[in-house]
Amino acid sequence: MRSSTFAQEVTQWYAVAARELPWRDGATTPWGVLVSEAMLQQTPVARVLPVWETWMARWPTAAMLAAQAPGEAVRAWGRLGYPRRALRLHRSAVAIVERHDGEVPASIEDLRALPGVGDYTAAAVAAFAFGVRVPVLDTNVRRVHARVFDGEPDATNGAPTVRERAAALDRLPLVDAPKVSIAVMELGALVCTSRAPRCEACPVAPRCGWLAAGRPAPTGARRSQTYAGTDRQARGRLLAVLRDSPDPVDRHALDVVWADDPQRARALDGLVADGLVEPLADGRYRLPA
DNA sequence: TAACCGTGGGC
DNA sequence: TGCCCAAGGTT
Repeated sequence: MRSSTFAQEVTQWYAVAARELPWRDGATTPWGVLVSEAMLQQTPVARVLPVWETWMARWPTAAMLAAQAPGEAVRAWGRLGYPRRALRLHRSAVAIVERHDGEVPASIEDLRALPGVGDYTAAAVAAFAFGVRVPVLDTNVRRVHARVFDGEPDATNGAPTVRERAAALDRLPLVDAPKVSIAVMELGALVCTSRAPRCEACPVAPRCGWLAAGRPAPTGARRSQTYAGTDRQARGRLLAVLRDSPDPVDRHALDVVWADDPQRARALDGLVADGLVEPLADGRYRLPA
């Protein structure tokens, strides 16, 4: 019989091992938490940090961002990647002003209705900004649970199942649940990593099913992620030209950054369709006004 | 459901 | 060096 629980052990570890991140500072507003979660989607903390600081200094409230052109959000997003997130965050700011009086909503349902806010982000904002007891199932938390409790190398592919969600909820204490979620997330980010986990530094190693099983390797095929020469890379190149120019640019400025004509045209059309680029009547292009 | 959507750092 | 992957969301 153990004298402490999984949640307690991870929380105690967190107290001494956690990184100091500005959006975890108790003074951060719900808006600041939402901005951090949007930026952290598929993007490492180290790259988010400076952009988040700049962003929050410029737009400390949703209303201030909503008053700007969406292109300004795309420009400030810089090289974080997946720039549609910047557009969606701007649209969320507009929705927050229009539907919620400028205040980030606290309910999962209202959060989930914001553009760019899925199950994870809604749960994260509800938990970290408002203290709601809800499972926060990001890739880190799912991996930790899969290893410790199921003895598996990683969580299953695809969205969390109902039973996975229920199990995660069961493992949350009745008080201070968000603290446990952030601690487990941090454990997954710093110790129980996807590659080269540091089990010797893990506070729950003695109870870990995966470690007990001899750390079996994942079996399934991983996703391929070739990037060079893809439409994605082309889109990135084109958008970078617009981001870096204070004024609209002509076709030639875009032509020179991507040689393949049909692919460049396809990428540009896609950017326009996504609302990331605006064609002007004079044949030039700019970020959306 | 699986494909698509950026970018850069670590091993 | 190339591959892996990092607090996902949308269609």
